[in-house]
Amino acid sequence: MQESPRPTTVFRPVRAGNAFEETVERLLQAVKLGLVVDKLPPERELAAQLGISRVTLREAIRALAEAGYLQVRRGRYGGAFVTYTPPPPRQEDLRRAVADMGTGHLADALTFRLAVECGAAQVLATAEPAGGWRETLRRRLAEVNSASPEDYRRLDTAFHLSIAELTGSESLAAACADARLRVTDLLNAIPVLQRNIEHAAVQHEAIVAAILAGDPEAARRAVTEHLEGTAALLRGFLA
Amino acid sequence: MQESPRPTTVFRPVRAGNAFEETVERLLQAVKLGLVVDKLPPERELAAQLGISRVTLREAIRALAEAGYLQVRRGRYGGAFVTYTPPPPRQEDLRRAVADMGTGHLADALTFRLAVECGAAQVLATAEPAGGWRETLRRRLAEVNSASPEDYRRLDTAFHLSIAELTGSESLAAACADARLRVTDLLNAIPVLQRNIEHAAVQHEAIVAAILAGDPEAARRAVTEHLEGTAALLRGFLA
DNA sequence: TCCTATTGGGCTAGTGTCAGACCATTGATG
DNA sequence: CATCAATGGTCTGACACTAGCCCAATAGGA
Repeated sequence: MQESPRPTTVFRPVRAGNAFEETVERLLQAVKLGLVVDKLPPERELAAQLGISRVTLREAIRALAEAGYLQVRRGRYGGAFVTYTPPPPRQEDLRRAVADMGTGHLADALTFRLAVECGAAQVLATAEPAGGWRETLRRRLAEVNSASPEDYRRLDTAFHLSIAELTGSESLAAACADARLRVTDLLNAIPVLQRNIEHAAVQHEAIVAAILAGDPEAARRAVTEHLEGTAALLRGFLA
Repeated sequence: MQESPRPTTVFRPVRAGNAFEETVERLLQAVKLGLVVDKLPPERELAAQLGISRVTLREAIRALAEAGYLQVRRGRYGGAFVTYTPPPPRQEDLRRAVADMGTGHLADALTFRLAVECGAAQVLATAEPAGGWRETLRRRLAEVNSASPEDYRRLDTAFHLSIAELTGSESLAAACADARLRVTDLLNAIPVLQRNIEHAAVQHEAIVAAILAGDPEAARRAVTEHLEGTAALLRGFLA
């Protein structure tokens, strides 16, 4: 914090792991969040976008293929095809996921998510209506609301991320994607109940309404309520 | 965003640069934000905290020493001593800093900062009063208010970062530190006027009052107002 | 049926990074 | 004045990562 007790924030680790590990993490993010549904971009192109060498990317892809997330096919119209489907929710998975991340990190993840998603909603609520983002937001909302059960998580994720992306701030979008990923395994482990979906739908409507109305206060409140609900649900399944 | 237009957020670069560059950036953060005032921790210890090898750390330190930010002394009680003092504000620097980062990144930085700092304030406003964070917050506020002109920026930074750190979320603290760093050069380039200090003091009081009152709405509003003021000040000097 | 564009598969040489050991310097202390 | 503990300075061998190149497979079209 200050001089004597060493500043922990600025002296935190520079890199989260080696390039291979970070790449695996990122691809897993894309796959698990449902941001890539058919196949990954060609290796050369993807490696360039990720700022890593093709060798490292290929190692990561191979790891994910062995883990069953991808299936690689050669030749023209080939590529790394997504074979992942979210596993059926089991309490067992939830406990294991929580144990894996540690309670401290769980609290960190939930807090971080609350902060950045509220921030994003607030920012978007005060944004100029230019660029057609209002239509995009409405469309995403409609998509979640009409989602089939197996697509629900994916479209819910897309909806939440859209709010951050539509602010136009890449950093903010990245932060939200990060925050979401950290709780994905947990969310996937709890069942998608019709009652919860309906409840969430109401809250999603409230969020969009507040943003479109240009009311940052209401947007903040709506997002907080929604995320607190999710967090409570999680805690409930853990208790 | 979805399938056809490639998802840009998840496929952003895995690493911001090589270990050397990232380390320089981090140390510069510590120095410029005034989080380290006397000297850096011993190389071995710091390298371990940053998760890099001593060789890489030493290269970064040497670069900063050559750039005039540090002075390295050998022997017992030696170390890398901070020799940096914020440069006197010049409009020239401001324009150059803005040109260096590009207008898109400037907007991104300001948006990101607004989002994460509002989020942090909101979170802290709803936190349990345990752990004595309320006293720390009050102390930081008092320190800014009684700061000498040359210490003002440093203590202002410390105050803002405290809000995030006191939430207990490391990720959130890191995000705020990051956001702050991205605008530091800009802030350092504009003069510290007595009128602005007084204005900021009132807003700081409002922020702390709202947080201590447990009112997330008011906290959000106060932080927004404060940061928008800063942003407007920046734009004013750029016009 | 063959060609060709597109894509994954694999190799090599060069550079970045690491862990650990050992050396050099310095200021306090007995 | 000698010693010693803490600190920066340097070296080495190993591994990670990169850029660039060429090969192999595949599906569509001439």
